[in-house]
Amino acid sequence: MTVTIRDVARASGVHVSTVSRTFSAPHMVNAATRTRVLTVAEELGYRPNRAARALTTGRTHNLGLIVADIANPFFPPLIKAAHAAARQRDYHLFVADTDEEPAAEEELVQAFSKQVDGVVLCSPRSSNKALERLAERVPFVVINRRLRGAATVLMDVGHGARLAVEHLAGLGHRRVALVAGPAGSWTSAEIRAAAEQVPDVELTVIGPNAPTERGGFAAAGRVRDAGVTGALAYNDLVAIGLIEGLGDLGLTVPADVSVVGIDDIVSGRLNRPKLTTVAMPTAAAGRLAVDLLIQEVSATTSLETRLVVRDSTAPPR
Amino acid sequence: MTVTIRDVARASGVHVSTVSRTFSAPHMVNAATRTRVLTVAEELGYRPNRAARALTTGRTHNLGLIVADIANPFFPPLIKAAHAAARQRDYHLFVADTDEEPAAEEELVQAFSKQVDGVVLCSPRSSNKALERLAERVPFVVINRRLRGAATVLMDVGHGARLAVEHLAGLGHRRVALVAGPAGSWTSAEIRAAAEQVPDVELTVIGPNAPTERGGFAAAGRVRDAGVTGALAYNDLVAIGLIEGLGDLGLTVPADVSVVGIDDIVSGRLNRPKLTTVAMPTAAAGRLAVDLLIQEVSATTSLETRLVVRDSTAPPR
DNA sequence: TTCAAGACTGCAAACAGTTGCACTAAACCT
DNA sequence: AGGTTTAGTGCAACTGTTTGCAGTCTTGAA
Repeated sequence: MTVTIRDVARASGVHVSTVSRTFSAPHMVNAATRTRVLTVAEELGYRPNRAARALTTGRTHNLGLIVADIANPFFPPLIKAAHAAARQRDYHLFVADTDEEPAAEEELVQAFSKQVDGVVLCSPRSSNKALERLAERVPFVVINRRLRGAATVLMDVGHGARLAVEHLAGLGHRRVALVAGPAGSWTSAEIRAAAEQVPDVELTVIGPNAPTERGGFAAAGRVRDAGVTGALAYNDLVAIGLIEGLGDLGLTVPADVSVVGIDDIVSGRLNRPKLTTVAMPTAAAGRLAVDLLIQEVSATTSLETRLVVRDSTAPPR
Repeated sequence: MTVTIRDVARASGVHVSTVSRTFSAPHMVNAATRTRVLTVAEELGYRPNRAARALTTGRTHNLGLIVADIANPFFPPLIKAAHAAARQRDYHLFVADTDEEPAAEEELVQAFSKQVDGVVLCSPRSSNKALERLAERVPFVVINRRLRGAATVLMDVGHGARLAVEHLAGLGHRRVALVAGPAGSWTSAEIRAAAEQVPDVELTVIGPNAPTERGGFAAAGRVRDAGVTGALAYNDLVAIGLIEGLGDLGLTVPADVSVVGIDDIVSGRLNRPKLTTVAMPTAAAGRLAVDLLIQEVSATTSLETRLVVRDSTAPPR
């Protein structure tokens, strides 16, 4: 039914090992033999069985990609870029979603472990200790988390957050709210640490919040009560929700309060007012992560972020 | 190094076949033996090797999911739902992106074929003939394409489109533009066929267009020139781009022209004006597709769509 | 002419599981 | 008590490929 290496061998009058070699080590086989085998294989419609190959070589040519929430618009560009990079080197990509559940990260890595050559873990929520334990099971690259012993791709969100707060300060804002992300998020901690270092700005931290529109919407009341004129949100979704929530409370953006987001997702650009935000190099991160994984290099990389000023920020009145 | 079934067998004093059975057919082994094997396996950290299992059984417990563009906001909810459904039955999901290239569909299916138990193909762009050829290689379910010989999940976008045009007609619009999608899209054809059947409305088809914001933006001029008061776009992205393009031409929505989208993506809800649109059951489709695949049932299903009226439509003036 | 070195190719043992068949011992039936 | 079923386990062949080793045949050099 399914045509194997043996069928090809028989049909082309050579031993299976020769057929095997024409596919996995072509230079070891005579040119004439090789083309004969190749044409026979083509005729028969032979495709190497990756599972069988994986069994002997131990390499599956598969990669795993684990994200918190596929439907969060931050991730799809990253997934897309990772997929493209993997495809280019003839790797396939498992994609998995933890639904923001820390425990699911461990479970998924376990489940993947025998089936992939490595996994990239995006914005993990598990503890460093848990991650280090996992790193023993399977090669690993982490995006947006600093972790010793594993390759790391960081987006320099701290720098972006600082730019954002400086931007607000430059406009004349002195009291700024930081609408934080979920607990356990390295990114959220990083943002906070950077934001706190901006001089002449009094920062009020509000959170943790769900990293969603809803989370931002729910935080609107506390932002108003904090008596601030500007806000930096954990991400664009939160910022958009916040703007809507503030609107419901009778405050308009940017007239009454300036809001800046982080991520630069499409919806932010489409939002009214258009969102001032920190652009994150998600595609670059995805691409880089799989490259690191495939080449088995263990490095720590930090990617640049930048501030995109649009219409949701203005001087306080 | 990696612990195998044989290690477990040795350590628990039984034959490998017994170990194998405690995992794949627990009822065939004595309760006492089973728990002993299980605890030993646990201690040793044994995990069944799926590749090896796949080799003998022919079932990989993997599924493939192929979409046109991961970054198109229409797909992530579908991917997420498909992933959840797969996970629930202990399947893993390969996700792949064709970048809107019909040829990539065939290539990816080929590449997946030995490694998955089936693939779900979303909104394919290939010809029916090409798809039927592929269906011989690997079990298949197609979303948003009618195809004999393969399980099919359709979203009844025709019905939705008709509702949309009827909604416009009900508001008093007599001349409506249909801003079509890409060539080869079943959905686009379906929308057109349904829209044309609404009485008392003169339809002008504009397209094909890229299924993106940019595509809608570029079509704005032709929509204006068509002298219509309403427009139905291939999807929300196109609708949003169209609204922006019309704005640049000095036309406001919905005052000068009413626009309705299709898909009900998040960005549409966040857009100003909030988009009137046809809600598509993407999550349900994703879930259903993998269920059909796993249960190997070959059925044709049609999922309901509905119209969501928001702020981008109004009576003509 | 002889020998060594290459270039190809075949052989067979892995890889980590599954599964039909055979066997033993206990339980059941009459 | 004798025969039959049944539960549980072992044996060994098999899945599709890779790969170290060994063998054959050329080729080139001395």
